[in-house]
Amino acid sequence: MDHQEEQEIAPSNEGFQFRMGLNDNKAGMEGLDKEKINKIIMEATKGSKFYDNELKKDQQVNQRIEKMLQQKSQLTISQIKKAQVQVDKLALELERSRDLSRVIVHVDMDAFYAAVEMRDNPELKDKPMAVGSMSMLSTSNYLARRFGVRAAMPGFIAKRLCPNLYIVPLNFDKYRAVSKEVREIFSEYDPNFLPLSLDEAYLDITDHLEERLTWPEERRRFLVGTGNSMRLDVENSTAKCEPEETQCTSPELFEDFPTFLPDQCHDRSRQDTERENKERTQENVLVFGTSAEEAVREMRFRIEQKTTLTASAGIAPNMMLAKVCSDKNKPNGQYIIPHDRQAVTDFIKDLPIRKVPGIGKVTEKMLRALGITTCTDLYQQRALLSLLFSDTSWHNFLHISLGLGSTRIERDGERKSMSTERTFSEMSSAEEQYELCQQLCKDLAEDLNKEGLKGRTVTLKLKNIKFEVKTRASTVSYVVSTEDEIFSVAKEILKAEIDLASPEPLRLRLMGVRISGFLSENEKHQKSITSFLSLSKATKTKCSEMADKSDQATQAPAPQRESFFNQKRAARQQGLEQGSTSSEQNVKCAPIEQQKEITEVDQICEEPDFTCPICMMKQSDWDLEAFNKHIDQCLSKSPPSDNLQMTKCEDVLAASNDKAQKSNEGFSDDLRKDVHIKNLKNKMETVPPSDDLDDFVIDKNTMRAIHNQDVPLNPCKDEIICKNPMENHQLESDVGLKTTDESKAPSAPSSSVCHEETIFICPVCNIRQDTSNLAVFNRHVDVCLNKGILEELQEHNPNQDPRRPIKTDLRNGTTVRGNAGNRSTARTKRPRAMQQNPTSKKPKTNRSSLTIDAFFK
DNA sequence: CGGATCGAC
DNA sequence: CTATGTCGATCCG
Repeated sequence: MDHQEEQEIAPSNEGFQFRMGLNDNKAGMEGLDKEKINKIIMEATKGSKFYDNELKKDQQVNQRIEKMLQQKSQLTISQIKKAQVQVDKLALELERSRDLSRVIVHVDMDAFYAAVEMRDNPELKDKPMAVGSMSMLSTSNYLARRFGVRAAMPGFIAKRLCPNLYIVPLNFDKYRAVSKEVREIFSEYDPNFLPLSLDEAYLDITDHLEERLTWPEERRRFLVGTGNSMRLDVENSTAKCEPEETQCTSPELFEDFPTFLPDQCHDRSRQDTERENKERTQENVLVFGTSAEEAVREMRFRIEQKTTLTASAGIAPNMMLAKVCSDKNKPNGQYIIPHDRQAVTDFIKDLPIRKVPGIGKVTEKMLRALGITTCTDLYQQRALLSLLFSDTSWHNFLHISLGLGSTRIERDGERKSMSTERTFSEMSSAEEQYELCQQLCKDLAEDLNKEGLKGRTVTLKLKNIKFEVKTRASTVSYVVSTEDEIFSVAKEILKAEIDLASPEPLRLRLMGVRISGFLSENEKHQKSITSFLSLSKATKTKCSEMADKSDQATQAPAPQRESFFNQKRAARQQGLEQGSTSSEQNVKCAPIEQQKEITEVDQICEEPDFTCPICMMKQSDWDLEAFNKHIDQCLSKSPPSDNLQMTKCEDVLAASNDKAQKSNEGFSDDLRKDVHIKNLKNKMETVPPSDDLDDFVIDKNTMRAIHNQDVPLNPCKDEIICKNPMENHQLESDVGLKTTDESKAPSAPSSSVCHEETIFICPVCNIRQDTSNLAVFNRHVDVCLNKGILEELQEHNPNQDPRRPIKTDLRNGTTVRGNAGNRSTARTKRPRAMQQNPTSKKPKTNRSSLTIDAFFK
């Protein structure tokens, strides 16, 4: 996939693994065979620092594998048997809630950047070419791929493989423009489509298909060959498009791969439907059917007509499968998995795990060490995997092996970090390094500003000339966003690193600055909601309690509820006996909230207080900014005090440096006498690589575009929530509160704030329990669980209606489809979370079944 | 929290 | 000579 994969050093010294893509299927074509390619690459690579580092990384992976195998060897049969029961229990649950009702499409432009460049420069059409630079390629055309020239390969190596290779520099504006055109088409099939990058998107066309059934044929009829394929609506059915041009304006991207024209429209067809379809074409009119395949074919046709570029697509009941499918008939093809359980399992059966998104080079290798290469293997070893991997990992594996994935397309939540980094030729002068650091901070500040973000954690990333990467972070008690603010933190980290290395200089090839720990708008929003709830609830509540609640609910400014950091900070504040008993941190500790919208809780608890927690000085004329600056200075000047340890940058650094010294000796111990000072700009190519088959680049603007999609964020977007008290059950067990005495049963924590009724659905028998008493319910679950794991497994009928509704959406009382199979859907949500924040955004990915699993354990 | 690592594009 | 950049997630300490 990525470069690393291709250059992976095999454990047994067999040299680079190499994926050939389409190289090997065209006998007699120009190109190189696998062995030659590998040989050339090896020659170009061996002995380089990069190669050494790859070897090292590879060995680390091997060690991990060894450790894992040793762990495996110590497992007993009974352990595995037990695990088997538990895993199958979950599998059963997942199977039961499999949702086949959605039609998800993954669309992927073929060799996007290269295709665009070829389109715009016909001279390139029949030549091997790549987009990128001498140091890094983003993508290559299919001709170049025959020579082993792939995305994420340095240009100079590509040149060795293919001396005639044309390398075209990136032209993002162009790609963006084309991307926009394509997205316009996407939006007609799913206005909520999810762009992944400039050339790739997920669509849920379920609704479109339903509507499409009612469409008259005219709406599915298209003219071939107008530069802009137009729908043959009544008014323009007499459209004056020149038949001449219709001669496939498609680029000859793939000589032997036909473009989408009536006469050659056989999709190299692994699927018959591809073939039959085009009898409907008469002259230069195409009519598409109403099926999913036809709709997608139509979409691809329109893309090609509009942009002269081809796309590939996958159609399946969930995102994971759709993505795998889109790769199957690439380029310029499509593949469908019908919404049929059997079809899914057939497809999954021999699927190599590496094809699955989320399974990368390392995971593949680890699993291979266990003899797992296909999804069938993955399923068979599920018990073992549950014992060797983390919960999240093996849950993921289980989903994959069952062919499950997200059935709902969601936009990502808010961004969690932002960064910028730069690669350059060796730099060892501290002065230059500070300068660069400042520049990075400046760039980052600009980006932050564009999105109005401010964060509390600054991370410095350094890569030395041996390719060793080191990151050092520092979290401060206030938010930073300007160049100066970021730099003041970053430079301290850099200083520490330079001091640590001295008298040797740092010999860097890359530096990056990242900021995270954002305090963002949504959060403010959440805050006001929760404070509203709290207030409406109990004005009599003591301030401190409310502050606590508010803190939990907003998850901010300190994301971890009970984190070490928070505790320290709370302690510190108490020690400072500032103002009231409130430990509300938002005001005291992070007065940084520059927005006026201080929450109501805040306001009630205390007024903004600009007393410096370090020197205790107070200035009436301080504004927030001045105040923050002051604290910053204070922190970097004042001697450490017990109370302040955790916020002191130096201390943090000292601690991390200790670690660094032990674990990272190699980083800076290289002794050099001569110091090269080079031009920073030298080789500061910023050429993101791309997938071997797909272009991958996401520039920052795109990322932002994705995050700021025009589509409004629906605060409740995927809350298919089962307010299932099983969660409570789980929580109690965790903290040992479980009680058999009903009277002692803790009332649901949500009772105070959440206005919704709690419905108890047993996770085992799936039957709603007619009680509102948690303890009663818990007893039922226990009984249910004990009486029948095996029994239930036997009863399990895999052919049951997968659409059987099993969850109840409590908020509106409607029944929703079971969705446990949806990896990113919170199938069970802690009531606490609900109560905290009814509109809270669900974490981007699935913690989904964590509780269930813990439950079963 | 901090740091390293993985995976994706 | 010459091997990316950005982001999210997770794991471990």
